[in-house]
Amino acid sequence: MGKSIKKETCQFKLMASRDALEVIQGKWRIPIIISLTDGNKRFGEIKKNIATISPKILSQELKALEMNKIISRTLYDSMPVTVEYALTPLGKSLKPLLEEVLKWGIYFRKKVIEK
Amino acid sequence: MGKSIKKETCQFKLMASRDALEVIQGKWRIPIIISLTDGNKRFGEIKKNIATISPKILSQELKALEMNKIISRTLYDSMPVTVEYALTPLGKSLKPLLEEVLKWGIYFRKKVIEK
DNA sequence: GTAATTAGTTTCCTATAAGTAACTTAATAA
DNA sequence: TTATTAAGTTACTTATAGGAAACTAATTAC
Repeated sequence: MGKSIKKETCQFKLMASRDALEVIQGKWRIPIIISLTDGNKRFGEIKKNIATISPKILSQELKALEMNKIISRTLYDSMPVTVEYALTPLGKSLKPLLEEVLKWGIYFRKKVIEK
Repeated sequence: MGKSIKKETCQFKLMASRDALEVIQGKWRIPIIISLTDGNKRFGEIKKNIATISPKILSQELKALEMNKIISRTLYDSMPVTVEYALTPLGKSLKPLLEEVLKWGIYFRKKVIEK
């Protein structure tokens, strides 16, 4: 097989995982996605939900997620403009990953408190 | 129930996920853990495996992972000292999460190429 | 004209992450 | 004596992330 990369190799795993990490990495992306898993939300609602995020960062991260087709942005021309963010099918496909993050977070905290 | 946080709430999910993210976040931690999932390794072996990581960063990230009890460090007093890194049980408990990262990375790449 | 609301943007600044290159320590072999 | 190997460390620098505060645009109500 020469230098071809098989699915089982450590190198293959490292490369594929890096592809995922580039999209979901950073302090805010997973929290934003989790917030939208809870239901479609407007800019202000996400901001209120995550509380410590600044509008600048929220705006910037929403753009990045939109570019990667993880979320969609819909503008409604209501009286003050309203914008709704929602997970795309690709964004929804992150659900099992998010659930593992959540599960491990709970497990880790339990283990840390045990000591 | 007042202000208590139930396991189902979005706020609870955000907090527990943040606990997990603090431990595994950054450019290098998940790659290092994946490398060790492949088997115990010495400093130089991890470095060779990940290739683009510098010894400074590798040393620093290994220390952080050790402090969080994700990996263990064993020193052997062989002729040039040898150090073996291994996943702890807590580190091994990350396996389902890592598998989801890998799976999603493969899926994402497939979707990106499709277009 | 003034205030309120939504969804941001802009400027400026600090903090953290990451990278490069050279160096260190200890032991042993040529 | 000099080189080699393993596992780092040190000093310096650059890049990226993140944060605070004030501002903007459009619309409507008072």
